[in-house]
Amino acid sequence: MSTAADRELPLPPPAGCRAREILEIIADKWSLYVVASLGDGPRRFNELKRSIDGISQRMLTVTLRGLERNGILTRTVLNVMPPHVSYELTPMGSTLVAATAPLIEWSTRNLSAIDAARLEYDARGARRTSSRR
Amino acid sequence: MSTAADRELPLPPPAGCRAREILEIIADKWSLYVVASLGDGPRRFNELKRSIDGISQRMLTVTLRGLERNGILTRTVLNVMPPHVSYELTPMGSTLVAATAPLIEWSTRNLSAIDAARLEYDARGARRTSSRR
DNA sequence: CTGAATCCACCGGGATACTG
DNA sequence: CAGTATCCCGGTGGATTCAG
Repeated sequence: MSTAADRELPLPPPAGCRAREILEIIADKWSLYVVASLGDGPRRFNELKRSIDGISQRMLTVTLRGLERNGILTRTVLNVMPPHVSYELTPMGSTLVAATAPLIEWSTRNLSAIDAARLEYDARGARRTSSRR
Repeated sequence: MSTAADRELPLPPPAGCRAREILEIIADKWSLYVVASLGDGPRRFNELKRSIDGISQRMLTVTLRGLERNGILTRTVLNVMPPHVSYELTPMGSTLVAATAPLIEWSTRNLSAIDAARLEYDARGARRTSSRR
């Protein structure tokens, strides 16, 4: 029966639980690029598309809609011919960019270390892990 | 037709944009939880499983392997019966936790604003965007 | 120019069962 | 206790086409 499992944790999803939910705002494949690109200033649809290598029209649209819905950016339609649409970070969007900065910096600073770790891990065939007795 | 010949584009992103690649380390569904949980200290497999609500054995294993491969944590096997396996953050893993802190804080600070933005967006049926002429 | 719509391939990830 | 092995479903996202 209850061996030593009295360590029940009644709050597995801690206060930071919704942090995941928020992470999902930028954890998809393209949001980070879009947000980063808008960090330089307002952009139009095709400007964004050109600035983000490999993104499809569909995914750019989907990504922009999601970010707009979450209040990260605004969409402004210029009623002219041909139509222009300008995307711009909201104040909250700007603070998000700032909040991601440490992570970006961490990544650039640890790129080589991560590559090395991967090489080593793959080299040893994942067979060998440190063991003690 | 002849789709077999078009084997290309492993990763076309620009030079400095490996940030995405790094984000993928924690952008999956569970890594953040695992890393956060280990931030409190070393944990064993089932301890982690219990502390992370809803995670399956499979996904915990997969997530741990990925983080280990990337040098974020170490896996230590205690050769005893029954077997014990301890997971612990590497120094690099600890710095990662620190780098994610601003994002976590941002999320908690903007939760309500995001909810409000979503409600408003959904309320207006996404029909109305600001337009100028 | 800026999208919406459709079709579809891929794989992340859940449930379950088995192993050392 | 700490995994591995299968099966399988749904979401993500690419390519393409149509529309305002």
